[in-house]
Amino acid sequence: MSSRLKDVAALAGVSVRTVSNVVSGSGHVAEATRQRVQQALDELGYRPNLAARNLRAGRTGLIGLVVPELYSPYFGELASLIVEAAQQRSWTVIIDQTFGDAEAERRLLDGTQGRLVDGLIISPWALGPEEVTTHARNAPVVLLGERPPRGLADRVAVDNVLAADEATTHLLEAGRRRIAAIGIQPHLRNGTADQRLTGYRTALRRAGAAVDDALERPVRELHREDGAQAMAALLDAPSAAPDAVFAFTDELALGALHVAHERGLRVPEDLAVVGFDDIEDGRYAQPTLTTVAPDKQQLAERALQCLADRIYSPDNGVPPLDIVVPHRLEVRGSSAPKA
Amino acid sequence: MSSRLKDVAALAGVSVRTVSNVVSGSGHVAEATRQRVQQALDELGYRPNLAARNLRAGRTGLIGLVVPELYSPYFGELASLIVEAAQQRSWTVIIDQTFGDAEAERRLLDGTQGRLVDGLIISPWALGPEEVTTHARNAPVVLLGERPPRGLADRVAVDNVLAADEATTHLLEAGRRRIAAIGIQPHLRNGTADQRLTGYRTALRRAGAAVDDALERPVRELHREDGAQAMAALLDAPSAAPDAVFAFTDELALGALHVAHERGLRVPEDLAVVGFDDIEDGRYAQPTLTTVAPDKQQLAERALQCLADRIYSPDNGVPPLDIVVPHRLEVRGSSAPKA
DNA sequence: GTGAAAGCGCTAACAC
DNA sequence: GTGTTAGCGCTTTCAC
Repeated sequence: MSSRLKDVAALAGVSVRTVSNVVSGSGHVAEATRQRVQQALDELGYRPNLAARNLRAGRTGLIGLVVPELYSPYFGELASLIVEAAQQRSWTVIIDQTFGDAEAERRLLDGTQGRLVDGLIISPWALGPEEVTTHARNAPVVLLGERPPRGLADRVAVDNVLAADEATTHLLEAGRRRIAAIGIQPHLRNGTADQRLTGYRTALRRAGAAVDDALERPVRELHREDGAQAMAALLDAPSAAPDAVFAFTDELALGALHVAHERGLRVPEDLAVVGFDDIEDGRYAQPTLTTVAPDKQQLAERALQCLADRIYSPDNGVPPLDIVVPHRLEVRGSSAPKA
Repeated sequence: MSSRLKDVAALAGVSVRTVSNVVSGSGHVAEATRQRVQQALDELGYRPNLAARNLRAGRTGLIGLVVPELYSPYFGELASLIVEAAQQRSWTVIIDQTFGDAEAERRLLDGTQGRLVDGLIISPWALGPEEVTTHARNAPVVLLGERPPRGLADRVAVDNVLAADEATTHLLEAGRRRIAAIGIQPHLRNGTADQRLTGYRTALRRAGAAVDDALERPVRELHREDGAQAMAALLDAPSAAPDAVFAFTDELALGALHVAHERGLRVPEDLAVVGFDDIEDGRYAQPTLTTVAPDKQQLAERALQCLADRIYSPDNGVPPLDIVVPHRLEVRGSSAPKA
């Protein structure tokens, strides 16, 4: 069916060694021989068997990208950037989804199913830093958006505490006083929501505003639907309604926006909204969504750079890196100052 | 560094054969031996080398998913479903992005870089069906959303002509007469836009409405920005403004919606909008977006089923399949009848 | 400049 | 029930 080096060699009347040289472009091959071999290669439509090459090389040129979900805009955009950056480095990306399942995260980290990838980029939800680094034994691992790890893995993320602080401060400066936070996730272990909550509270305290439990809302997941539910719950609560919302993801913010419209609230007049992630949808929402924009391009780029360093110099003794990627507050229509 | 079958065998005092049997669960192994081997496996943290296994097996358990872009909501959702469906079949997915580049599509199809995947699911933009099937030589290929191929590959898609016809008819029945079409793509070869245009015109003609060139707008890409530009162009044109828009993707529709708002048009009163794809954003847009909803779940499922059949029974002589996946018109706020 | 052959780690056919 | 070994297709050392 498919031809091997041996077949090409036979057809060209040379040894496999020579064919291999021609294919890889390495070694010295007489021009006449080269042409004859090339003709045989074309004639048979030779394609190298990568499994064989990988076995031989001890490397596969594959890296794993493990995300909770691929369908959400944030992870879709991130995955796209990572695949692109990987392609530039001649790596191919294998994608796995965990849906936040701890067992799945563990399994993919410790390579129970076998070693195939040269390295792993993982965005954990269910596993805390300790567990992540315990299980990461088989290949270099880079963490995306985790809490700083104590252990073995590099980590690339924005400064969530600072970013959340800035977002909240922006709302305070726009004259808002009852600022709700949507996106607390008691069941996740990766710490992102905790960090954003910390930043939010810090900003409130600094401004002398009260931290009100009733304004801090948990969500099950991070999608529009969850943001809508949380917003509805806020508006239905007996306490005074909020005049602003800081949502921990843009999707949550868009869900909140949706409910605000349904309830006849004007945004930003009655309710200001700030999100996090800077997904494309927010730029076209009605009104356009103010958001914390992580530099995703750099997130992807630095993650790959880390991985490359670990893969190509496995034992260079560099301690785990904790790389902070820049972000900026993208002020748009949803958070204009209170008239 | 990492241990091999041989190391485990040495530690357990058995042969590699026995260890292999224990690992794979096949063959008969005495319980006492099994336990001893298992202990050695755990002690060494043995992980099978998949490159070796793949070489031996002649299969990799990898399938390739080739999409133009991963960051757009439609392909993100689709990729997520395909990765999920693949996981259920114990396949792992390799993702490549072509950004609609013909050379990239060609290269990935014909496996120039080597054979690694057991099969390929591709959503081509730049390549027409002839070229696709010419280059698909190395592994079974399933086409997503292409024009019906004449050649070697299976194809899974919705009935684009019918769906576009229904969408347009829906607008006609809502009392609209000047219905614009946004999303023509003269530079793409996959035929999707052509089919939707055909359905759109068919519906207009059936209703006795005029087909007006000025209302058929080309776009460069299929994103919100392109929809916004096309909408702006429509509104700036000297001819009478449209009272409805059928956009060939939801992203285009959302861009059009955005511009409509900016220009002070009321949707749906002044302008009705219908999209295509049923991406999540549309359900939370303001107003919610009417759209043609392809059954993406089934799209993914059937594509994988096709691939499985071809991979496991390569020579069963079944001619290329052309599978039509159902869709439905999801009527929401953006296309309410003209008062 | 080219050929012969070892060996990457695994599975399974063949022995016993 | 377990050991021995050939061989998957490739790269590369060693020889000429």
